[in-house]
Amino acid sequence: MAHPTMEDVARAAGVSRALVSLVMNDSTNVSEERRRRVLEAAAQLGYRRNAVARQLASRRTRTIGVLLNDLHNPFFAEVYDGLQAAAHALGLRPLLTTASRRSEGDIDAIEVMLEHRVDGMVLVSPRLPPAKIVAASDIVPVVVIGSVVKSRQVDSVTNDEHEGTRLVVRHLVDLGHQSITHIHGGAGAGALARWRGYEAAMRGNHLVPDVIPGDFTESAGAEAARLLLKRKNRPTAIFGANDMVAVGALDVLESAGLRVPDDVSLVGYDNNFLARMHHISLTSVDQSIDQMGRAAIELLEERIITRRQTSELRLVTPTLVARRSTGPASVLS
Amino acid sequence: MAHPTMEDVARAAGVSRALVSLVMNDSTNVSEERRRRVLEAAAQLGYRRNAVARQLASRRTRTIGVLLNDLHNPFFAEVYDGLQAAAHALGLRPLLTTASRRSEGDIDAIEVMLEHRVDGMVLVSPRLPPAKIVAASDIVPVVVIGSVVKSRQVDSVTNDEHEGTRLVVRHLVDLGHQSITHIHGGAGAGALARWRGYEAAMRGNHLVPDVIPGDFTESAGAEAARLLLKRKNRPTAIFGANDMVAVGALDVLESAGLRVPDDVSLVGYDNNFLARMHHISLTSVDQSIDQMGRAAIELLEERIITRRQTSELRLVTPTLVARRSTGPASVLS
DNA sequence: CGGCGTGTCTAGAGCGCTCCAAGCCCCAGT
DNA sequence: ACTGGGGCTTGGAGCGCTCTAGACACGCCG
Repeated sequence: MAHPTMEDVARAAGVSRALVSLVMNDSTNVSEERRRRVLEAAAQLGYRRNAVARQLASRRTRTIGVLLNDLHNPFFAEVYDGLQAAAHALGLRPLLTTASRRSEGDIDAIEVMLEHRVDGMVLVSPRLPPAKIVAASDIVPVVVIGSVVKSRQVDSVTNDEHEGTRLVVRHLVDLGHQSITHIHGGAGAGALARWRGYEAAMRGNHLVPDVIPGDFTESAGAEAARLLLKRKNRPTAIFGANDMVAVGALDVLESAGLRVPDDVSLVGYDNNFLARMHHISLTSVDQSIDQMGRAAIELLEERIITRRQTSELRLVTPTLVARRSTGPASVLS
Repeated sequence: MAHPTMEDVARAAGVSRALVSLVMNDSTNVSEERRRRVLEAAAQLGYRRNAVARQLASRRTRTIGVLLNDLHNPFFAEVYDGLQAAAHALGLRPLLTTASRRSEGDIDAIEVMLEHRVDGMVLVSPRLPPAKIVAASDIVPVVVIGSVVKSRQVDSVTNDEHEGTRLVVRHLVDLGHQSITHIHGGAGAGALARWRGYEAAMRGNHLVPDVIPGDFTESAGAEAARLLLKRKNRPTAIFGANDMVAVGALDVLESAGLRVPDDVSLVGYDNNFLARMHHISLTSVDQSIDQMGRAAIELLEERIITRRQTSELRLVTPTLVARRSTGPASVLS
């Protein structure tokens, strides 16, 4: 038999289908004797629960839709790890959907999740109009990681970007840097907050902000570095919107014969495993990413259970990890 | 209404539920007039198909279970990309499951997929006893990526490791290297084949193989490099079982003051984005990973449709990408 | 004028499970 | 002896859809 059903197990064990269901769900109100008989019959037949039927009948899928938009970015893999672990502990299963580059992809992905009747969704750095997110949250609890959506229906988990950028600027200033250029993260989630944080921190130190547009990719970082190289007055330090950007910049800077950190200091953000590699050894901001995943699941579960109607924002406090890509400001660059 | 059903749409449009189903599935046998009415009613009510119910009723899930065991390894992300794209084109959806470190995790993961009644499964570098894989293939078509399972029920997609390792050794020999050490990949998929290929290629060049145990991680590479540093006779070239291993080794070698490739040449395998980074610039073997994902889905779809009973092996031909981590052999090391 | 496609549409029987409501049995309480 | 609970078990009504048969109208053919 391709897939024996509860009916088959019930027949083999000489009990009713309902009893088999009780056994499969570890109900306490089943006599030891029957439980044994049912389990034996099930093992014998090679019975395996049908998750699809269970979901339909119980009107719950115990599934959390997770939207990631780029698996290649180690950031997402780490978030997923945290999510996965936390979800598993609660008996929930993540349903991963990855969007294609286009922003439309994200919308499709949300639609797919809703068709699968997920019990909740976690959107990681979504590139979506907030209205779409709020619309989704009418249907099912939604938690956003990496950016903040202003709606009482949507919870958010973010890194405390203000604090993170403050740490970066402080670190550089302490090393004697005065001209610090920020490579912006474009539409990437958190990019705006990092930019603002950077500006605030610079002004707080009576320094003039200098920003180059970009996005969260290595190539954007490389591009930005090329721009900087053309300038007559180069900054003594560069702060990339994330590690990918910083690494991209690093590449170009070194190719051009500049030494890091002797000629220019470089800071990233995320402290992903690239930054940690000895070869790159990038000073970066650690966001405790898996904590973010964990927090997201907690918020979700809470909403699923309590139907809370006010939004909550969890700020995860970052720390600066100083490595070999930063050093004292060079006298002239 | 939380989730309107076809019944609701049918009532609103004044037609039968069956007709709504036909419209939703783009049947051609529906008059324009009715189709319009149904679609309008659906839009009006905010109807959204229930994937769970569809799956149950149609006895197909159009879902492919994908088992990855480590999202952090960029290799898996790339495989997933290929899979995802190919699956999407065929109207299939990948259902990602990631196993925990323990090999048990992989078994659980297969069980979960089967409970979800996936139409097929793709196991990427599974760390599972072949018997388990064959058992799963009794139930649903299975394709394995990265290793070969000997069973007429299981198809495999692998990189042509023999060719890949041959290319590596050839490249190094051409550069004048005679002592080339291989850091083994342990239980990692393909590791064995790479080791064998390496041995064969070395002997083919009348050289003596030298192998250090390890696994597919950065830390294993670092460990192996530390071992090598302690030796009196160091090799002039090191060939890591994959890029992670090579990068781990690179780290340690450079920390120890050795220059790559001046003092020692280094080769990886996978050509993942680490290898491509300017900073690392690792000579590596490109496996056209996304092609592997694509091939896996093709094989799966074919089996699902034709119920083919013989196994097929797709070999993806690798190419060597020479970068700055390899150079002429140093006179003495 | 009856028969027969043809193109549309519908009724109804599942898919495999969950979740009541209700039944049965047995023992304690009066 | 009768009643009243538990504890255990069962029947049956869904969950929201698909899919097979067949109904129905319409026009065409011989």
